[in-house]
Amino acid sequence: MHQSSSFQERVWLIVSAIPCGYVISYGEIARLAGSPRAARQVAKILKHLPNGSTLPWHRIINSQGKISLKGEDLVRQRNALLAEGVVVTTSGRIDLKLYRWRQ
DNA sequence: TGAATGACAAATT
DNA sequence: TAATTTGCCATTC
Repeated sequence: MHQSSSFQERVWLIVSAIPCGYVISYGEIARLAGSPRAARQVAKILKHLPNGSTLPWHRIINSQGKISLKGEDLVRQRNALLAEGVVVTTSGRIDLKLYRWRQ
């Protein structure tokens, strides 16, 4: 699973494995996908998920424990997380000590 | 080929 | 805490 698949495919696979009620950072996904410093690329991939995708994109936040989206998009991601039991402040803050996913 | 692009990260102030 | 700065890199054009 590393020369045989594209970076994008590896990211999709990893994201699909994040359990309900937990979050993980862009950088961590990049690391698991084999490119430790491609966090920004992970963000771009999540932004362009194919229509109808069931990937839990809302479980990915930044290394500061905050939602990176703004405006209406931030509200959507926050609501999706709240629905899973993850406590998120109005500004998008999440307690990584409680909700960070560890393999 | 090469420059531009991001839902970033880490360090600094 | 928030705002800046600098570094990064797989894609896209």
